[in-house]
Amino acid sequence: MRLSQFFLPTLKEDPKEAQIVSHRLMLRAGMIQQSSAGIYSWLPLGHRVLKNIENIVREEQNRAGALEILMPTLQPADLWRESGRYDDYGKEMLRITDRHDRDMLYGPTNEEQVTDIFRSHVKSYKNLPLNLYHIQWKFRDEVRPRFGIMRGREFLMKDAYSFDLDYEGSKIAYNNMFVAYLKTFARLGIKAIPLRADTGPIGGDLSHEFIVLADTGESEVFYHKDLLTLDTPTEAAYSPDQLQSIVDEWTGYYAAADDMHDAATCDVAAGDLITRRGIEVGHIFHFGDKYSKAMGASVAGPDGKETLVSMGSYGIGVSRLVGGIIEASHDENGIVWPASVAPFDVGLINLKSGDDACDAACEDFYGKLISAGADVLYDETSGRAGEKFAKMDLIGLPWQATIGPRGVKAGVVEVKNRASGDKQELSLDDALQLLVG
RNA sequence: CGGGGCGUAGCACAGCCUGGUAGUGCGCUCGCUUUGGGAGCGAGAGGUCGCAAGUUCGAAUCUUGCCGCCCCGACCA
Repeated sequence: MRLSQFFLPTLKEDPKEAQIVSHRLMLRAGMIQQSSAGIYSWLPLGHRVLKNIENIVREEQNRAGALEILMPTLQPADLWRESGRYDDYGKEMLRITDRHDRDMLYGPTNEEQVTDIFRSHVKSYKNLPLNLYHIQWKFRDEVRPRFGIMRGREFLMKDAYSFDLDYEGSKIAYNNMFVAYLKTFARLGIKAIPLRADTGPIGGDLSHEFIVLADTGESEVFYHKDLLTLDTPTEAAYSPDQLQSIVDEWTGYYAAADDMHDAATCDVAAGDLITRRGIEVGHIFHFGDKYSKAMGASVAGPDGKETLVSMGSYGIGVSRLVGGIIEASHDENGIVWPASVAPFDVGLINLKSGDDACDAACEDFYGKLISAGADVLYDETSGRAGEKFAKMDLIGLPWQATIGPRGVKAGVVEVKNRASGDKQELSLDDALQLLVG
């Protein structure tokens, strides 16, 4: 992509409404534009990152055996009356009336909707286990939206729902998602740690939230220092026993958010207990038959008897992750994207646009990068070197390749790693090898 | 929902107290000079001063009402 053909409205100064770093950087890098409180448009650069994250989440859900569906944003109120949550959910739920005076709502979550789908079609234990997920926009009318995209009212969430015949089955489903989350966050380039969590209004008896460590996190977290040294599971699939042992390993160390932490009962030695702030980016629940009972979701068991299915739900805040990753990965010059979610792989800078030799060398190198499969943002504009470098640093692409007249003469390109700041001058071939090899 | 703050050009702000032709910096356009880490000079474009009433000869400025946004707290993926 040539910068001159891209839409990248960057800002040199911080918009005053943005107080935290991810919000500031997202606005400055031209990733988003606010529409109203807690509601944003995603501009091309931000949209690329959002979709990259979404795709990684999707791939790991698919690999874990969950099946993707897509449920609507608008739901009929009657479903929520069945579960009893239409009245319970309160003002956070955006209620809408259609032209026929039917009560509708913009979905804050989809337990009712998915349970309705399940009960309409699944009648036998032979169709279990089943895990359905979708990646869809949600709306929760927060009293106080803040922190840009991280605490918006409208947000993109992956939510999966598991259905099993009994508790033992749903425990496996829960562990399966737990492990899938560990893999997902590792691929996103972030260290997310699981915490025992309060089950809140969704209810249930087994719940963990996954939080990204960042100084600006909303809640304080306490954990054993060895938790961060655990290896992320890598196998494509695990047996139920293996899943259980991985979960046991990751939950074997103390880890709790401030609402669950009790200094009096915490038995971790002071030197081993780390206190930091964290951003919740995922939350998994086992809630048994709460919804299957209220909504009559049952199947015939092996013995022919009707059995209420045991359910769990598993959320990942996709749009929140964009902000969360920035909070965890930035420096004084801008964003530092993990390669897996970066909007482009390489930023190519033409230091002297208009110079025939320099233009030719850049065009040639650009073409080679593209044919090698790299996603490149090529700054071929006539801007000044300093501004070009500053802009590239701001948008945080993993690699920057720079070609100027001197480099053309010497037959080299300067390659900079955004994260480490290391620069090296390489021959075109070596640079290609490094960038796309 | 309690408390606080702010709405003036794309962005950051001054002007308001003490009413009198709407400004500065950055960004944008054009020209020239520049060009290896946020350039210089010159010339331009761009604003019903959040909205509405009121006071006044005259309102960005004073009064009242409304709307919007941000921050702290309580609440939450």
